[in-house]
Amino acid sequence: MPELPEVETIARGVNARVRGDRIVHAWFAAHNRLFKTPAAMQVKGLEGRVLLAVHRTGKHIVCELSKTPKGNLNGAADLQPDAQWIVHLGMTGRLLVTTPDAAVAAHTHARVQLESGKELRFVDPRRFGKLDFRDLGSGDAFNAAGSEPLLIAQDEFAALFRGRKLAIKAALLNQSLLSGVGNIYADESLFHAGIRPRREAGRLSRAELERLRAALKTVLEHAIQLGGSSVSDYVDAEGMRGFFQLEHCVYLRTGQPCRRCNTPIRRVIIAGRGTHFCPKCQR
DNA sequence: CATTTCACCTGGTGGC
DNA sequence: TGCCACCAGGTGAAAT
Repeated sequence: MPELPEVETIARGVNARVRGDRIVHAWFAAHNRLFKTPAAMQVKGLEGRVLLAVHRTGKHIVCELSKTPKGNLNGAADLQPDAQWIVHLGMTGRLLVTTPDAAVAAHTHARVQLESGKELRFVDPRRFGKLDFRDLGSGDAFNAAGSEPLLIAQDEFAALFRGRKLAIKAALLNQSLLSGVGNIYADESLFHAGIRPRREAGRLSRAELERLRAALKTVLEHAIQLGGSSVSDYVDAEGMRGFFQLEHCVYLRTGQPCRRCNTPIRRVIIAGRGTHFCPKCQR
């Protein structure tokens, strides 16, 4: 489910609620595929540490942790993290901040209890999500492979696609080029840039690449403002749905009239993913 | 190497 | 009501 705008929304919500709080207890379900780091090691690493900050990198939620001091939020702002807890939500993952007595949803795979009484819960029916723990004393900090689409400069953006024979839609989904773009925002940004998703990435003109980067940035920023897209089950850290699905021009609108020209939206498969476009507006 | 396909999961929907 | 095929915000391993 969650792409850059949804993950950003969740990370901001979690950060606002748990920053400065201390983890007193962590529990994980026994689904081995969820853990890049074994569950027992994550429990050991999380318990006792303070959540300094929670932020997004690509589609990952990164919780910065510190072993040391007690309380004092002002002090926490100056602290260097000594560990990270990294959450990837896969297709259906949720990261929720709840009260301890809130009913435990089906497919809850992690419960992290905080000193304040709040709980961080990871819920993921399809179990495509991933949980990772990094001790920064003995390993490297998390780093996304691809560039941030909101920050990348135009010349660097253009260079990502140079010489590539694959479809631009497939290239946008490749997380080692850009991190954070998924199926919704790839389709929506190609629509706003007026580019057919099957176009060969390396053959886009300079003007098209400029339109594409601008469209991607505008669409992602607008989606963040509206709290992300709730197509079926996405909700933020407080369980609230987003509103950007109301702005979708092509995604999941197969057969419906294009908002700009009324031509029916078409659906094809590219890179194994449903791909939606307007055959008239996109060339 | 670059690129494509498929398996990994559960749940919802629509047709018969 | 059931059964089945197909679809879904992702990604890595295996195949080409």
